[in-house]
Amino acid sequence: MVPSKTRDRILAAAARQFAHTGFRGTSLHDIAVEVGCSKATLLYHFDSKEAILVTLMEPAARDFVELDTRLRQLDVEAAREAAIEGFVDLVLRYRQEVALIYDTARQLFQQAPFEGYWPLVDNLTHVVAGRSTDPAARISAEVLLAGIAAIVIDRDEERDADLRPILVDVARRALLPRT
Amino acid sequence: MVPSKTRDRILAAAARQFAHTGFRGTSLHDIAVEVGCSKATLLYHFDSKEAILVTLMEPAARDFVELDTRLRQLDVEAAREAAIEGFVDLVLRYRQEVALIYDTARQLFQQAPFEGYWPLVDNLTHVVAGRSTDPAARISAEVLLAGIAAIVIDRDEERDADLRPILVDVARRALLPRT
DNA sequence: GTCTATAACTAGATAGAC
DNA sequence: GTCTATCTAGTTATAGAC
Repeated sequence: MVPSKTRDRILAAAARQFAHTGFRGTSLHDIAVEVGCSKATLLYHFDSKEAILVTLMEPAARDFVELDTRLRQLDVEAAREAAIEGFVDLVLRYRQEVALIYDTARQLFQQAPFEGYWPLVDNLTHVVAGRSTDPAARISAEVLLAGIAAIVIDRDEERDADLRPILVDVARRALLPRT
Repeated sequence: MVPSKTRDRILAAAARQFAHTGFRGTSLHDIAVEVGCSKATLLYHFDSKEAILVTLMEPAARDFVELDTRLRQLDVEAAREAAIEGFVDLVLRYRQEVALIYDTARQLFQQAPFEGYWPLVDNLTHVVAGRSTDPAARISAEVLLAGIAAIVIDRDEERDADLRPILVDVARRALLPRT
């Protein structure tokens, strides 16, 4: 762990490119070009491409462990509040690292032959936000749509009939004005 | 567009593997092995790897366009209701196709050297669900966390101070029992 | 610490026999 | 329609000079 200027520039370039293009989609060549060195230099500072990934994830991982430790010492409602705010703070602080985990959607969908579908995604989000011009309504709609899509994939063994009412419900609760 | 048994089996294998391992993470070799044919046979039925992707996305794309057309003819509240239910139905019907777009999280995070963090993710979700045993509470929490993470990445130009209160708010609205 | 050169491998795609 | 063999280009990683 000897501090090194080149080492830090490698980490910064890798974090940016992994977040933007994904781990698999980024080559050592790409990183070397941004840093302005050779691929061999990358592999002098790090044992492998994966070692770069692990190193740049370390600070985020440390903070995540710390949040987890804190939550385990609180009771139900205090923990829920701390978890909501702690999670939001965490993903805001480590955007690139989180992007590395949740990438792809933009990658694949924003380029040929699928770029033509963005207006439809945009309109769907607009409609779910109640065609409101309030940024908060728009962002809430984005959160719900992205979250629903992510969870349907994650729970790929779950029956549609079980998931459907729960998903429709959480969207309604989050989006509709309280009565 | 000549119907072909081999062609259909290629599409099914590709859909399954693209959803599971991602487009970049799946090779023509992998698909050929599952189908039980050679790479050359894949490329007899489709012009390229990308052509396979485009073809298997077609039905989902058609239904998405249809939903969009329907939404444009409804007024604000009817459209919002139709959008919520229509989107849920769409992602449930085309899980593999949606997984192809929203992959990665599992891929990277569920294997070395990061598999050790799943208990933390699990606990965070459990806490956000108010430590409830109700599946609906759990799923709602998953939707919110995944959605928040996705949107923070998407809106990478937005200032933290602008996003934070909106994200905390939508999570609270969706998760806390109504008063 | 950084480089050039290259090894060792894998990818998508093509040629041509059957 | 399917195959084997091959091409070309890109990948991570290593060797050894400076």
